[in-house]
Amino acid sequence: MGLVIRNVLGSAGFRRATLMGPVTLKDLAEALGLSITTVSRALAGYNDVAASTRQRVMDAAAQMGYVPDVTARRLQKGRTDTIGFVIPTSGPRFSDPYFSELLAGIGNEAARHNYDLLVSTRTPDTPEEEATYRRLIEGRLVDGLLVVRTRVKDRRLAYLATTGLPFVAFGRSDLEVEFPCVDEDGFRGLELLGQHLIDLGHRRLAFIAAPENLMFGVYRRAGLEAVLQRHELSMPAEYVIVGDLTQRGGYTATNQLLDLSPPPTAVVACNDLMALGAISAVQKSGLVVGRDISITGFDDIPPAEHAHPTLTTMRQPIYDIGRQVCSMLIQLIQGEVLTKRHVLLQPTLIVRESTGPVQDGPHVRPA
Amino acid sequence: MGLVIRNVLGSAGFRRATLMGPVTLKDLAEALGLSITTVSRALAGYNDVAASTRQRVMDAAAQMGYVPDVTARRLQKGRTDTIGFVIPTSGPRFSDPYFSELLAGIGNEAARHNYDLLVSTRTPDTPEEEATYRRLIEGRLVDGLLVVRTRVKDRRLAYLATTGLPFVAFGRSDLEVEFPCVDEDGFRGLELLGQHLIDLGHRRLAFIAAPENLMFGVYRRAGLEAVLQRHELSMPAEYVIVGDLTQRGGYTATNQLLDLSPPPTAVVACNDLMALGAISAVQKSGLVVGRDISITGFDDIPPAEHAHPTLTTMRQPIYDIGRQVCSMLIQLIQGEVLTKRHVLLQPTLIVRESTGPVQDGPHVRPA
DNA sequence: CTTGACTTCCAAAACGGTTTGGAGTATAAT
DNA sequence: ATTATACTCCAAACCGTTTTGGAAGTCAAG
Repeated sequence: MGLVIRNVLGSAGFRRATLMGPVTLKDLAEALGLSITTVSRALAGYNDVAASTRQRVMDAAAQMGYVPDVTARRLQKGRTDTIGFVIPTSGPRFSDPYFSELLAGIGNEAARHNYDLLVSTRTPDTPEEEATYRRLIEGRLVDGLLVVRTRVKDRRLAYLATTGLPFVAFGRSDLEVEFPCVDEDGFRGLELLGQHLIDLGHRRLAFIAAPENLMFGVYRRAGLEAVLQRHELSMPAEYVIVGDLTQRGGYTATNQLLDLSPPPTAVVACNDLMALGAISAVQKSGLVVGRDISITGFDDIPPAEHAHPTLTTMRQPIYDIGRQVCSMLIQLIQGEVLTKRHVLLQPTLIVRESTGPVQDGPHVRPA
Repeated sequence: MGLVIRNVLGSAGFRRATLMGPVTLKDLAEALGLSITTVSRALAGYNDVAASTRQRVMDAAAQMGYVPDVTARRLQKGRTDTIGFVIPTSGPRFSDPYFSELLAGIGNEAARHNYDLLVSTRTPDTPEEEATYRRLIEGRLVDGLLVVRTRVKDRRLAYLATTGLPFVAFGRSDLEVEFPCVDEDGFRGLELLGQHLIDLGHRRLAFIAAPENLMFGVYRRAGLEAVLQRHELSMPAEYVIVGDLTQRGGYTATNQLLDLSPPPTAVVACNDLMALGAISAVQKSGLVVGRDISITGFDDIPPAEHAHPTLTTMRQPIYDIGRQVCSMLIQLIQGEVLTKRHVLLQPTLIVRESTGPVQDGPHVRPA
């Protein structure tokens, strides 16, 4: 980190960034007896400046510690080399590992292409969120936007579509707008999970759903219902509880489910966090997860494999999705044509300890 | 989100942001027959423009959808109204809930003051990390920086101190530089945890340390050793294992500890994530956490109270620390004098199920 | 000696705002 | 009628770059 404060004094006649403020092209030009144009072009590597001059310029720039002013460059170039990302989050106790990983994927990919990342955290569907999007776009703060966790009749997408600004979404939409997106096949994922449980003999499946305005929740629920129907099973209304995607939410929802009679033999949670909460609730009640009752999640966040018991879930490569979404956006921004505008990833079933054969079900028929 | 695409055509003679690009002050001025100066000053609310004119200008601005170009404004004003934040993260499987919460706190506070947040994710102590800091600062991309998870002989802090740019750190430093910071009293925290375990009769405490270059790890370890020494206890070298702060790291470290003879009766993990991993390891070995062996963490991240058993830990208001650190930085940027440049927060002991009286210890003496 | 082709450099015009320092006009005070 | 005082408005400079469209100078070919 350049701890050596090299050249505080500089060579005679050469100023460095100090109290006088940062060194500008003008300073360099004056020190060298050249024009601003030439200095600029020398540093940019144009071939209409003599090799010897270029060398002089580069030496002086290093000497004086010249670093171009990014803002000025942006104004002139008409682009910001910045990507916007508004994280949907409500309240203080926000801690979905899901977003940490997504952010890491996005951030690293952005850095790889020399893009900056402008991040905001906003509560979904609030005036503040809307204002943030408007500001990022209309204030020309970003060259493109990443939209995550798409919603039913998503106003963000509808708005973005009218602006013409490049954007890529993580998640599909029910709107009549076409846009590039990456999504996991949640329908298929819950078919697989449901089938897995049915194979284990489960017939009374309960579902802890996502808030109903989230697209991914719609797909996942539909997938579960499809596979149940295929086996001529169905979930009574009281077996379906809408959760808030947090661990606490899964915990309280599961408590409700356990109070039913008969209680379900398997609880399908819409995401891992709620599944982890469900595990706690079951254990608190004295039952053994994986034997007395089976639990499944979705996402395969890191805690899933360290839970006790470990969690059966669908793996979704969140980090890579972050990278991919970001990569697609940058391609769009740079005017390239995407080879695939709509990517649907297949999640894979990870069977662990939280699911097991049904114990007391009427139709025990091991897989 | 203004779904109504109002005025695509606009009123006669008024252009809106469309294919022609965004509306500028110049466009407004021409449409109104005024000078750019007057339009600018009208919108800025100066009192040297007639009320009627101001109204005309504001109407037209709304009509034509004028939004100022933030970049241009920044260049002129010489500030970016942006805060930088480099998140230390290594690799794909990064998911510390700690950072999600911190980010939420920072982001919300920044938004409250109309600051943008420029976020990068970089592996600590790498050339990339250094380059990122240099770029943010020397490229004048941010008005101030937030530094988190301070390190021993932290090069970031040493560098920042030479730049004169406002910054606030979450964590103290061993360097001879003074800077504003917020930190939790990790020393005191581990004294309390250690005392709690000693009170429960534990004598063989093991410690899963943080990487040795992290300042918070130094304080926490020293705190534990201090309380042990006060009771004329000590930890043999094999009872101290350096972990990587992840759940997996806590898991493997605990496996090593359990293989020792005699094994420890209590495992003190440097953070919650490792403590959760420790719980898994103990359970995997067939022992019961809280009875056969006690485990403690630090941070009180949300999963801590949903683990099974729930985790005894030190609570640290991470979200609020994020807010506070951000708030202090903004005060600094705006030239205000901080009432308190060094904030040391007292964490509180949260006793839950993962700790209990020692079973087979030689000196059983319940609290 | 011209002419054309290169090479090397630069003045000036963007980019889209804000700010400075008047200028012009009406109104009020002398 | 003259001077002072507001009140409105604006041209031009500025922020720090990049880019455009030459302008000199050199050199070899004709």
